[in-house]
Amino acid sequence: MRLSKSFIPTLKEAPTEAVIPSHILMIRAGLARQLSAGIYSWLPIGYKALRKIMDIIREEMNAIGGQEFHFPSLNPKEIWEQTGRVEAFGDILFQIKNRDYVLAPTHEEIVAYHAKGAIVSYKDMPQIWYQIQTKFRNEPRPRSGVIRGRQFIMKDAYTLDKDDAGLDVGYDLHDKAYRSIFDRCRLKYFVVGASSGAMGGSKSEEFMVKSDAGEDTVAYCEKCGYASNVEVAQSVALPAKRHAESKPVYEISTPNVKSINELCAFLKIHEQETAKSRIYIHDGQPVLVLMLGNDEVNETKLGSVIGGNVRPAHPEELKEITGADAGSIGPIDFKHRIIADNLLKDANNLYSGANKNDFHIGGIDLLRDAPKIEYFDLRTVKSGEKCIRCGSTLEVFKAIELGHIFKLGTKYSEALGVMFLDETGKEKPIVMGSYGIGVERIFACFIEQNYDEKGIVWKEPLAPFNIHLIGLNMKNGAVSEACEKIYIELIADGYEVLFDDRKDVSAGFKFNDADLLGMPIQVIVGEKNLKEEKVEVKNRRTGEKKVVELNKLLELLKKPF
RNA sequence: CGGAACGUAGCGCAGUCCGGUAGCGCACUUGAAUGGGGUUCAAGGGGUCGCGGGUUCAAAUCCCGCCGUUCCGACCA
Repeated sequence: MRLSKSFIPTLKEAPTEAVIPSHILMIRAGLARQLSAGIYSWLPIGYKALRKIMDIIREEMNAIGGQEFHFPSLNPKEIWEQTGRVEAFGDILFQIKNRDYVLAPTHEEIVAYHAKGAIVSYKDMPQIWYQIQTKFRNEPRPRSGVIRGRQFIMKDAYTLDKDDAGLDVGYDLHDKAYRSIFDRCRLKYFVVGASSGAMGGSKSEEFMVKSDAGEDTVAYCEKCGYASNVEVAQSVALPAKRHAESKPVYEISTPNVKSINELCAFLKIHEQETAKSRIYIHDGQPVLVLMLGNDEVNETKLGSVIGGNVRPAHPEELKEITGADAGSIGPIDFKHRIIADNLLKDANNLYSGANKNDFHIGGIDLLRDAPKIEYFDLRTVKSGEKCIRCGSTLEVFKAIELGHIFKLGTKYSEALGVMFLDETGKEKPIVMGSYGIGVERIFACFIEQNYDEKGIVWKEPLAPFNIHLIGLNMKNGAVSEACEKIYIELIADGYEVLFDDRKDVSAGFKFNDADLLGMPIQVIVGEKNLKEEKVEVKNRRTGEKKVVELNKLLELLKKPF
């Protein structure tokens, strides 16, 4: 492709709205432009790379027997009401104003709709149906460029099986296909066990990429590969002690001491000797959650332990329930349910709030002073703690969810009455699985992992072009002639070539554009080298340059350096 | 939805406090020079100052309302 005739609007400065590197570079390199919050237009070069990602996905999905569909984005609202998901999605679901349609945020309902009456026998299964298509979600806060948009491209796949054993097979096929897809896209990723959340179903795994722009937090063990969403992650941490002798309970004046850090500094004690209290409202009743030192309550764990509706108490409620404000609350004389983290089990000689502002209590023995206390794993794993699997050190970081695979089960087939007859002639609901990949997230994550101060650094096979051919001074007849010849030869040799044939652009400008766009190899044709029948070849990633004779160019390009 | 900031040319910004002819850099157009890392000189084009209302002789600037964008949080399959 000739740059002089292409729409590749590169920018020296990026709009201030772009904050993360992938977003800034996508815009600076002329790959995409924002239309509105969370809505992006893909420009030719960006779309070219995006298509390469989609091609890889197609190949891997076809390889496991997937059949490509194209379902409508515009869906009758009625079908969504039948599965209760108009309510479940709430404001996230886009609704059409002048007809009872919704814009599909995913396609379980539509797959089930088409399966109904068409997949009628166990002999019709298994089926793997997939599509690569635009999805719509009315995100309250789009952010990080294409990482969280209101409109985005998703590969979604669905398995239809006669039983759980069949679902297991389909799930494993997708697990393998996903690994191949992300491997081929040259991403550094990892797989975490996750909770299936509002999708329903039994088992789910997320494919994640480490990134500060991520919206999930993950605990990861480099050594053994243990990876888990912090919502459910566990670790080995030092428990509070039980000393041989319990001191009596005593009150301490602690003016203006609120946080655990302040308490430790004031009393010259260690965090391990303190217990932090948080008040939650559980189905209308107060619950005191006691944590060791500065440990954070993991609200997902709390929710699954006690069930029902749980929310943190409001500041006004704290005073009413405990008689004190946050920072002075403790388990002694607390009138309601108390649950504590396992690390505090049976500890003594602890310091905690006195339920009286500006006072704390020392000498707390949980066995003696809070006999009804219940213990659970309630803490949020922190970086540096030990892996529960291998004892090595855990790292906690932000991550972007690239893909998610679910064993759905029969939730949708039952809601929509999608039944088949099994070997014995018995009617059963079809067993479904659902498998998603954020196509644009692959794109953004790749850039997050492959850039430098000059710009993007593409790797095959995602690079929009294999070679960026630069004619330095195209007004020079020898240079332009040589370039034209090389351009034709490279194309004939099967390369995709972006040819900077602009006549009116200085050398430095072309170099910077080439580095910004980031094709893996640059072939640079300038007067000096050309006088000796030579051109320069530059590796974008390493910056390494080689000057070769014209007739050795194709040979050199065959072995990457 | 809670907190904060911003909105002036395609992009980055100044001007707003203290009302009085709308500016700068990059990009763009024309011409010339240059031609291996955003080169130089000259001459140009481009703006309902987010929208609506109000105050005023006069509003980018002051007041009110709305919209949009971004960040932090909440939310999130």
